[in-house]
Amino acid sequence: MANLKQVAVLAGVSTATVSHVLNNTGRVSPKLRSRVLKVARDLNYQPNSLARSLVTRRSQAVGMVITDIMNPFYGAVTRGAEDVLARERYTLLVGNSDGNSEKEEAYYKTFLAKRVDGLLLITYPAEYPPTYLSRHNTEETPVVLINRDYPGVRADSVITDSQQGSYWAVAHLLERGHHRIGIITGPADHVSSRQRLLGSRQAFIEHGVPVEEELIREGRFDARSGYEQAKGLLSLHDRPTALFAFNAAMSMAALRAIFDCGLRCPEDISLVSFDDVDWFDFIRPRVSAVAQPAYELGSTAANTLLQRISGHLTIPPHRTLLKTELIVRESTNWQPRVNG
Amino acid sequence: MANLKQVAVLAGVSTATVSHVLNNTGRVSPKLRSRVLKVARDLNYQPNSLARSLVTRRSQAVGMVITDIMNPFYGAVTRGAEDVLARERYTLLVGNSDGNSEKEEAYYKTFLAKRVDGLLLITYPAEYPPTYLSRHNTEETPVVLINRDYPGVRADSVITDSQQGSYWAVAHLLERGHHRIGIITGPADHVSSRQRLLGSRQAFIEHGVPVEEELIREGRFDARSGYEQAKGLLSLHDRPTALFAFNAAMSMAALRAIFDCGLRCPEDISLVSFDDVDWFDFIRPRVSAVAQPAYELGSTAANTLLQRISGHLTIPPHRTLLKTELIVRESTNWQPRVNG
DNA sequence: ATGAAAGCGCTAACAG
DNA sequence: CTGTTAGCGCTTTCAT
Repeated sequence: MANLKQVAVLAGVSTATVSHVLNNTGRVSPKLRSRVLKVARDLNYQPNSLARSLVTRRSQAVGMVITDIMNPFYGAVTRGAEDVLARERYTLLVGNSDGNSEKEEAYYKTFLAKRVDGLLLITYPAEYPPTYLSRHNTEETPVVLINRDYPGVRADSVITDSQQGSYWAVAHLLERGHHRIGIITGPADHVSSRQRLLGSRQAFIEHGVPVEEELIREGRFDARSGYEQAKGLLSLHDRPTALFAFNAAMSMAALRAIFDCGLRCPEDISLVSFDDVDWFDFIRPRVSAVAQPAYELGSTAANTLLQRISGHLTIPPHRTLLKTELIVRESTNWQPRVNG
Repeated sequence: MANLKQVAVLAGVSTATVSHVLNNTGRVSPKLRSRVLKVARDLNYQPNSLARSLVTRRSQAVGMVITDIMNPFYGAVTRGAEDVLARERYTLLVGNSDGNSEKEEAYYKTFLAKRVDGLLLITYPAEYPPTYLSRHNTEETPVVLINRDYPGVRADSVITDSQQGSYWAVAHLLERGHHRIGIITGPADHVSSRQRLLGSRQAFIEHGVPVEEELIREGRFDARSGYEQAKGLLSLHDRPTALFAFNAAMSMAALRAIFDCGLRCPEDISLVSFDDVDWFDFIRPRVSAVAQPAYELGSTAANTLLQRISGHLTIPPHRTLLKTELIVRESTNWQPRVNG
């Protein structure tokens, strides 16, 4: 691949001149300018950004690690980030950690080694921050956390208000007359899962309805666990009249479990999902869901990062909380008054 | 951020020595070795891969551009590629073109500028190759095309046998007694869409059933167009008894259209989808689908690329065809014999 | 307006 | 076994 020097000799100028015309910096006579440009085109010259970054100490790239590339939710977050970054001529490099802390750290290291200008991180959702993060120097390369927030880590964060979303979901059910509500949570050490449970409990409390612990089941955010826990709940002697599952995959599985038990939705059992997906609007019944502002999560995070990179943001790290939206469709109905 | 030279002076050795211990190359005495390692750790030294790649001329990274990061299908392809690449210590950088040829070319350029060792491309699905590709020097940085293949472009390709998949889907319907089969295709200039139509036609021909052109409708691979075309088909005076849509989103929409017309599936209308998604197994009815080997598409492509990169593969570019699988679930049933 | 030259952080001969 | 040295391709003072 041709390099700048070759362009320079062929154009009969110095490398400095070539560099200037290529970067539109410095004043170069139109004559030389066009000559250089022509040679560059003829040689199909492509600048080597490694060399450039080495000297400028900026890569015009930001690294992002997501936990599941097969999940449209993270896809939307990525799109949000990508769109704002592209506008500022930054390249977004995405790494998929697959919810595995080693892969996550590997990407973190790779990105740092490539000297990205900033990092967008969706870390392994444990209670404590990953060790590499605690060690990380935010001043040097800024980090913004998405849907995560760790006290002690000096990074900005933008997170969706899971607690409020769950509150609304449960409140919605409660207000429609349900009080035996089965809840399928995520893993207990998962921060968002805990937030969602908190919000749910709060709704019960504020509505003066006792929460029945036996109706709270821990899932693993996958279809299988969702199915099993839903089955367990539905086979209870005094079964719940509504189900609230903490993500889309488990909600989908719960719906299947409802059908498989010979029950109808929403006539016999209501269902609401935390997390909305396109096709919830296309199935029967259309399922009610708490929608996270996925795209905004990404775009807001990217904007914050850009500001940190440019140094325009000098205030201490802060957290941006984004609101969820409860979309009531067909899977939740009024709890019919029981006879006697 | 600390650099190699600083490690060298602090450890009281030359940069060459540090380089050797860090890369486990060359023979360094255990004594110096541990001294260097200690200093590196103390300084939290992170090698600068830009500098390294500049001299070694290899980046240990491959760039991949996908057309839709919100689509789980591409997610699976990416996972496949990532897994084999990671095994060989390559980093996969993914760029999302959003089905936009300009973004696609921008990523192509960025990846080249970053001197990736190879490229995995899912290009804009037009009939002709993008111009940057025709100009590209495959010897210099190898390319493997995924689900694309352009005569004239010297690149390996791995594609799913769409034609065979569609053939089976239609044959399945035909064998269950359907002969009025509505087909919702993708855009006519989309290569895979054309392949799928070809396979469908072939099935009709081989089964001696005339294909009725009015039952072939062009969709745009999105839910909206799928819904509209399905509605159109279902409101036909002599309506089809089965529908075959060329991707998951349109199939989902078609199912909704069936319901909205007051029809039942599969009792009144059968449905098969090209492309399978997780939740097809969770809805009512579970929908029959042609599954593409998404993960294998990615892993095979990555393997081929790796061989090209290492120079082990010296034969001319070749195409690998991957088989699809027809998964018969509940949405397709036997066409009841009509009275009279 | 243009060029010479230093150097970004690292690797790889080549010496010793 | 260890160090010296010459770049990799580019930007950027500083002269001219």
